[in-house]
Amino acid sequence: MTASVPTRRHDIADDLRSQIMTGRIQPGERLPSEAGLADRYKVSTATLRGALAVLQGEGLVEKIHGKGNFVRRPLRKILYVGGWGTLDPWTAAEPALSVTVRTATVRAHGHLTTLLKVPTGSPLAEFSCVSLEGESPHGLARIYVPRDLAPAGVLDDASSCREAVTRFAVTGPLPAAVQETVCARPPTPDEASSLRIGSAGAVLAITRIATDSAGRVVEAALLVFPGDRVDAVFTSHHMIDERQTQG
Amino acid sequence: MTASVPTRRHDIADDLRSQIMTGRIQPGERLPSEAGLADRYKVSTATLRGALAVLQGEGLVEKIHGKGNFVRRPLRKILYVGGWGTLDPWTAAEPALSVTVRTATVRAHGHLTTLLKVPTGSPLAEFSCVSLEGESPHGLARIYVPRDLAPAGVLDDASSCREAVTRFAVTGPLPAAVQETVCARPPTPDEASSLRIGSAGAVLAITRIATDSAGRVVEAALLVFPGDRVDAVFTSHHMIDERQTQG
DNA sequence: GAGTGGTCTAGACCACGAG
DNA sequence: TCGTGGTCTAGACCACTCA
Repeated sequence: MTASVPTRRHDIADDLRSQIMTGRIQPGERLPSEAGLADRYKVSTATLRGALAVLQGEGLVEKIHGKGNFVRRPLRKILYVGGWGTLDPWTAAEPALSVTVRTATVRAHGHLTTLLKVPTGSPLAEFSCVSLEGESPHGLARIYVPRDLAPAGVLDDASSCREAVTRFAVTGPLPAAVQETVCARPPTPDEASSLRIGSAGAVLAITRIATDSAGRVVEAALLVFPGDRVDAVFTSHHMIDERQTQG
Repeated sequence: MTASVPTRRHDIADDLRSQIMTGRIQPGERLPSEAGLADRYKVSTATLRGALAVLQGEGLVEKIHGKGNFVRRPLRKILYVGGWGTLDPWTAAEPALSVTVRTATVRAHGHLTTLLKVPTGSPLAEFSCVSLEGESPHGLARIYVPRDLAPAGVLDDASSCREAVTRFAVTGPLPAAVQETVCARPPTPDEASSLRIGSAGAVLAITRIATDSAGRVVEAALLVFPGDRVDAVFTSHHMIDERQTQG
């Protein structure tokens, strides 16, 4: 029931995967050329490329045009912790993390007006952020804050938000509620190149809406992570009394 | 910057996409056969299949082996609501939903022992579930419950769990806490065929662990949804007092 | 059995990267 | 220039669906 028909490309993918997993091919190492592998496995190049596509989707192999196929360094899974909206403490404390943040003021339009519940044209502070761990990017963020809800000083002095943004945490004052909508989808071409993943593979996209106790939206964040590097974890505690609401 | 080199398959994908978007090809309708399209566009079948793979990744086209390529009906986004672990009320109440549940008793092994915090070999009730909306599948679930924590009657009379499982809700008594870990990844070959999505595209996979007030794991669920049909939403409310925990 | 998609072959030619 | 991956061709054969 669980077993599928084994195909040649999956056989080859399995073989290469085990060689990678057991360390017979080291992280960072280049695989033999596609032509060479096709020859070794006695398949056409198209089939062999199918096998590599499987491994690429799993995040085990990175293809670089003109150079070769490389075993990716073992990816420490990064955790995005829901609720507070932050990366896990280990990752957030990582010294090798670097972030580039671009700050701008934009006018609300389209989807943003819905997310932030503001009229079209409202001024918003926008933070665009790429997070890198050494060479490899592991997250994109676009964070929007209504200007009239944030002390101007905070936004103008972007450094005070920088720390929060670095961790992908909610900016500004503590919100009363955070709603996070998660979806899995293929990356846009932009995202694929920014995150250096193939157009195969998937991204974990999180839309985060933070509201204060008055119900005003104090922040909207659009976060994009490579699916093979980041998990998101959400924990909820139930009061026993809440059981009544089930009826 | 944003534009890529146009390839033949993208040209064709763009053309077909516009025909779908403008309604010239209706939802549910079958596209001409791949051979026919390849002939019309003057490309090889492999190239044409590349074009269809793009559209399939976008969720516009559904391939059915032996029947053809079909334009998908505009997909009502389904919501998985975190915390309680359930589909949204609208979807859950949908009469067109049908579910097949298979019940079995298995012994804990490998990953399951970690998830459920039980020793290897412990008896578990397993519910395997495929959820369909009309013809198209929109969810897979494998739910495990330790047999010694559940009244035998409940499990033997599977119908009492059926309603919960249909909504992907947590089975059995109300747990004290639910932890849901979300990841985006390519489907396994099994999942791709069960959900009728290509091996391209992405799935939203949720691992849900429910624990009771004593910290015992009362349920582990492995849920898989097609990325283009399901979003997961998580809402957290913060007591202002919790601010202290930020330190 | 006819028609469909799924896998695969054995090439060709192009685009990129490095010497 | 050479070796690499990227795209594409024009087929072959198999597996599935349906009449």
